[in-house]
Amino acid sequence: MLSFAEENYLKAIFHLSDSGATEVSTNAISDHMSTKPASVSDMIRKLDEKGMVTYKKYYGVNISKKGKMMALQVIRKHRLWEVFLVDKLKFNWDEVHEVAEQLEHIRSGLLIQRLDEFLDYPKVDPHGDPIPDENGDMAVAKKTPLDKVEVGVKGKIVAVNDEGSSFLQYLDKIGIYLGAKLEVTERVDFDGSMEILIDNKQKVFISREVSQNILITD
Amino acid sequence: MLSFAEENYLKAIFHLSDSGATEVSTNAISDHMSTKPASVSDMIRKLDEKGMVTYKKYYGVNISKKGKMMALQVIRKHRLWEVFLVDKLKFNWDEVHEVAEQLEHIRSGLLIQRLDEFLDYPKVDPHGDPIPDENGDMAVAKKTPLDKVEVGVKGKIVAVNDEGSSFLQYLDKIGIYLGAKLEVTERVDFDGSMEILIDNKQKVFISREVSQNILITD
DNA sequence: AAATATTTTTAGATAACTCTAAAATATTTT
DNA sequence: AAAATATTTTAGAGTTATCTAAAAATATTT
Repeated sequence: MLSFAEENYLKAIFHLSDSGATEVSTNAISDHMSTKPASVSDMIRKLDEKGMVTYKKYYGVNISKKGKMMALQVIRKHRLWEVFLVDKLKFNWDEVHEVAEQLEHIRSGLLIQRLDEFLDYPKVDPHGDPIPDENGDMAVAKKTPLDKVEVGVKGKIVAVNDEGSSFLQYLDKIGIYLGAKLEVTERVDFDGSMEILIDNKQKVFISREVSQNILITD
Repeated sequence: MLSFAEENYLKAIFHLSDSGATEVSTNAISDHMSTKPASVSDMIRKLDEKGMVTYKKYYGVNISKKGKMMALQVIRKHRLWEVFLVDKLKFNWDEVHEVAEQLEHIRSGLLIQRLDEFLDYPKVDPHGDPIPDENGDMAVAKKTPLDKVEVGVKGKIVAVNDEGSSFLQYLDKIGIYLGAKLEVTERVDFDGSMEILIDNKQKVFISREVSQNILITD
């Protein structure tokens, strides 16, 4: 059985391999988790011994099939709890992350099965991210980071890279929410900032840091 | 902030002081928690430093006001989650404990406030135990001598009048203990004796002398 | 290719929680 | 009251997860 810490490392490695190369570096993990590289080295040696990753010194880690499945189970729990918090307990979408980080480690097969049923088998969480099923399968929607699209492109916000509640609060404040329709009306090439029109009503100006973390579909 | 382990010790100490003397012994705690007495000594020294208990070496611990409040908050969470599991997720009453033991440690004021609201402010958990409010207050169930109740009444043994050890030894021998669930299955009016079912398992006959000294709550 | 910089690992420490074994203290029995 | 027994604490050690500082390996620059 995996400890909370091991589950968190595995989740981080999974996310990092998902959005980049298959090899994940020690520093990338330590950045993502706010731990020191030395701690990461220790942990990935242990995860390798448990067959969750394959680790070659100085070359980084690859998540194994087994490790991926474990990570997906944790992600499944995280996202189902987020749905519960928003749909049933009326949390705002920017208030759920911290609590879901705790709830995702509760161990009970029956609990998560019944929760899924209680929530009527949701397919996406409140940020628009897909919820893996018991086998780790999930609908993969093609999501484009907003900073990659041209002027004139129209789309719908389907997800945000979860950057913590201050980011989500900022989005909320400027009128950006999940499912909002948008159009890119201006783009400043040299700094990547852009102006977007939300729901054909409201224009907002956002930096590249923000647009990189907003994902749309066309 | 208290660790999970500290919360669990405090809960145990609270329960033990509730159902007995104010002084709680090291061995009683280690029994209740399935840890070794040596570990208990360590932990209660720490809880004393944090002002959660007062501890005198070789004499046992007394829970402080602060410690009692902390314990009651954990108990509140535990019992609210039990209600959630039974009422919303259709768990059986005997399946909830282990999961609630995990859920009770989730830290979020908002979560527990909203959960309480979602469950419509329940006053008791699925085992009939009262749920403390945010201030630690809970309805103290009235204690009824067993000889005063009718056939069919179900309850929980919360106390005994006669503290003599031979009486307690007798109760122990016939399978009666503090916290046992019971149901009165038969009553002989002329001599006041009765048959009771303990924990839905075991039937015992007791005289009026005995039933007068057993206190239950419904 | 050598020098420099960066990344990663190792070594040694610390903190929390647990254990076993031995010592100290309290209780019970004779 | 002394001896025997039981309880509790202390001492020392192991595990997990973290850290800092130093060493080793890899990557980059000149």
